[in-house]
Amino acid sequence: MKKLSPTIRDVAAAAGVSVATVSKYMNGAQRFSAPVEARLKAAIEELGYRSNPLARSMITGRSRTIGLTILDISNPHFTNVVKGANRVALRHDYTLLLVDTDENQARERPLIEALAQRVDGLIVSSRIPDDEAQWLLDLDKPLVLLRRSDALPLPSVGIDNRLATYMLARHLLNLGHRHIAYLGFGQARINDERIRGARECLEEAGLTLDVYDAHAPTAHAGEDACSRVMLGPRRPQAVICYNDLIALGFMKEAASLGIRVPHELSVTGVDNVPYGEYAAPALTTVDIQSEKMGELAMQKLIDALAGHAAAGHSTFEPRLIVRESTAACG
Amino acid sequence: MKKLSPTIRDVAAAAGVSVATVSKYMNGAQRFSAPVEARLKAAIEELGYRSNPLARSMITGRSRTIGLTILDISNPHFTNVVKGANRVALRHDYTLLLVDTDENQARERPLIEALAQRVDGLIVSSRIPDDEAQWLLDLDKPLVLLRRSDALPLPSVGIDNRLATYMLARHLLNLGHRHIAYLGFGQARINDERIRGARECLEEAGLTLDVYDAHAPTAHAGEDACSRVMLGPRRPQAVICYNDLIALGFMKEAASLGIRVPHELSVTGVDNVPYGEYAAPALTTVDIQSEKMGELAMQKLIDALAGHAAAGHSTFEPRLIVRESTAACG
DNA sequence: GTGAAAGCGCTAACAG
DNA sequence: CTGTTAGCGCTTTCAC
Repeated sequence: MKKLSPTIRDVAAAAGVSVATVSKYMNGAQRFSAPVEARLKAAIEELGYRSNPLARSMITGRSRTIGLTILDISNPHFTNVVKGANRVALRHDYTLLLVDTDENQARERPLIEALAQRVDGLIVSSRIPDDEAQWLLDLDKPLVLLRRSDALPLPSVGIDNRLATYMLARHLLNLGHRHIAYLGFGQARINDERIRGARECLEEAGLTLDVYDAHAPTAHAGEDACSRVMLGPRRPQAVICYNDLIALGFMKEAASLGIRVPHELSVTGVDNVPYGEYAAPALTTVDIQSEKMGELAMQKLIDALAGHAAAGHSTFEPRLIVRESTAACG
Repeated sequence: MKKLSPTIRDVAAAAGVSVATVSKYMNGAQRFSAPVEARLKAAIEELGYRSNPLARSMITGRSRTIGLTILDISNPHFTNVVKGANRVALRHDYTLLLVDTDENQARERPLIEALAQRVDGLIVSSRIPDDEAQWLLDLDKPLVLLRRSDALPLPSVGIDNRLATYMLARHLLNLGHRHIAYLGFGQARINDERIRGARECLEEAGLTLDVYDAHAPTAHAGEDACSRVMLGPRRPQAVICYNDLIALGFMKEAASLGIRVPHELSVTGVDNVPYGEYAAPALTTVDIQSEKMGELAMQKLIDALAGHAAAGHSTFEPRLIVRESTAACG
């Protein structure tokens, strides 16, 4: 029993044709005479031949593989992005090469550069500042960014972050809250946009926004930040968190501190992760259509790969999801 | 401004050496005379040369890529597996090729077969029955299974599912519950083991287990199943769910039905997903160390790739996490 | 329709 | 240490 898989030459020999013919047959490149086609089919079946995608890629320069770099697969937002991107990729017969940079900035560049060499195109979510991102363009691969970037001439998809937090702030104002805090995540580029949205809304009402920072975009960081925010000198009536994970942690810790949500404190997040719905109380948030973002990013990339003109930026509309973690100011 | 990336030949020419020398230099295969090394370094820097991993792989037969197939990246259990596997892969300079089969059985085989051709080895989580899995062995690639399989001579990692639900049942018995139901997911192979564990424990106490089935391993399915279980003729005092997601959905729906958890009903899951902690009430569950499973699976595969004898099956010990969704029977 | 030949970019002996 | 020489498995002109 032999081990090594059969090559195109084995098939050619078995079928009594040339390798060129086998190649064309495998690629459905043209039509064949009945007898040749029959022998080809038989030989391939017989040998269990499967063409070597590596050899093929080396020549064609295409691997039917797309790279996706994200910051942390544990974050349900990214999980959904991956889910969406993967679905579209599969549909078009592409395979996803996933790289999780683990929120580690130093790692990003080498990882992405290495990845770029093995794929036909990339979808990138990173914390790289626009002005340090020149090398991204030098990758010479079709690229789609998972955030808006005016500085980089790259197609991208994202949401209107300003509007997202504006909506949240408006919702809280409508509920009668006047003292509203924002618990952000400064490392994220979009943090500023989110601050701005909330602040603008409050300023229109003649109010100001107290800004705090969590040290990670995680539930754990939200827990850690809670006492600092709630037991400090400027205890807010409502808190807008950078994302749902932080909000979830914050709510849990608030409960531990004996603060009742939403009666004594309203809490909101952003992302609409699947588990906000099962939290205690269910989390009011803004849906940013993570899965759709992944789908669209992949679709754009595949379009670009197919030679269609690269699209510009696409923005998804945020949608407020009111649940039980916000209530009238009492 | 030229586009095509420089090849090893360009570097050789620029440095005035042979391609073999460049190749060896790139692979750090040996030492070089100072002048040659200097020229090499300069030429590479100058041209921005990066070796083509495809061409290299074709010869060496190694791609430093590992395939991981999972059923659904949205399930936090798998998310953690991916996280763990990715971490170990990165540490060893491997890249993860992720395939999410979307709980679609028909898709699995072609996807895995295609994946197998592009990677050095695979970690597989699938619903393929052991007796239909012969083709997995024919892949001729190092493989690690994410579940125990006595029928397949493959290394694997998993947990003691029997013990997991046994522990849960014991915990509920200790709390005084006598009428305990199991809400499973029949499609999963390990479902039977989980039923058995709970059943054995109850039988030792002279009790029987009522078994129900959710139609998916998701929170939504848990919600759907709730009324069927709780408003049927045999209303249980406690429910052991196949996994945390189902449990989370079940709890939420129970609340909607006016059933207070844990006072009127104890609910448990399995997996210890990150958000069970933030649910209402916090979910009692069994930790199965998903991330560690991913790490170990990857470690085993990398060891196998490095020529070390393939290990057999490794079992993680489940650990009961008591939170607030279980309480003394009242 | 079919085949011969020339590589893709790189590595792997083997000489020197 | 460095270079020569064969290819890896496949696609791609370009004749026939």
